[in-house]
Amino acid sequence: MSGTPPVPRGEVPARLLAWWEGHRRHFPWREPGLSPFAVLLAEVLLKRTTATAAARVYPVLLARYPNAHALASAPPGELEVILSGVGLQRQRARGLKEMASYLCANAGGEVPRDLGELLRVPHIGPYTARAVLVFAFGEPLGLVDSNTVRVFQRLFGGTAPQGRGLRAYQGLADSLVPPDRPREYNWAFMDFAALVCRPGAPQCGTCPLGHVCATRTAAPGGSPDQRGLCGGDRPPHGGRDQESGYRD
DNA sequence: TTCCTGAGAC
DNA sequence: GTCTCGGGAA
Repeated sequence: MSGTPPVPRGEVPARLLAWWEGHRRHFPWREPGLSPFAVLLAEVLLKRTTATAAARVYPVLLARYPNAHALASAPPGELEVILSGVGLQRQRARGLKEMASYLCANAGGEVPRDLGELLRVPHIGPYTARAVLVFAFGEPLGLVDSNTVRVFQRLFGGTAPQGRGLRAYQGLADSLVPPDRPREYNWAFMDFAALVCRPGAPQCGTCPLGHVCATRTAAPGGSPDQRGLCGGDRPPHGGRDQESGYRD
């Protein structure tokens, strides 16, 4: 009896990527060869917005505003019309213009490849800045949002970071990213969180991480019974913080 | 009803 | 720290 068996984290990225080969979702902003600005445009558009809704307007947006200069000089009201129906029209239209104007005035209209610089751009926060670094420049960073936290808590159980904010999970998220495939891994993680390890009714029966999931293996008897064990809203039960090897 | 690739204002 | 933006989909 060696206490609680540690979750073999090393297997997680490989299993996720293998699963993703047959389950990946396709979106316009995942096409190869997009400019950093095109990536930034997608990330800002996707904030608090469903991917299917964003996919409806993204091609129109990108075709009309292929760079920061075009977006910054968009006629008043034009952006709102394009964004109507997606939600958050007013704030997002204003935010996109302010962002583009800042880039034109302070960065020559280019998207900075630097976390600190990106965080100075209006309406770019910790998530969007890292997403741009990952998807536009291939930096090996992990993306942390509420979905990341949910998956980590289910997957690692009591050995997951115990902090309250999203920042507590950044180090673990970064440590899981395969240095040679940051884009594919982060897309795989997002698709996994959206399709399998969902907020409600997680698909534990077909989960590619079932054998390494703390929530599932917490089942008595070790047999993966088909009750919705992962469906619990709370983490398995507090297992001492234990540091969990989390480093920044 | 909750949730969606969050971030700014307070 | 909390509140707000927002329409659409499950």
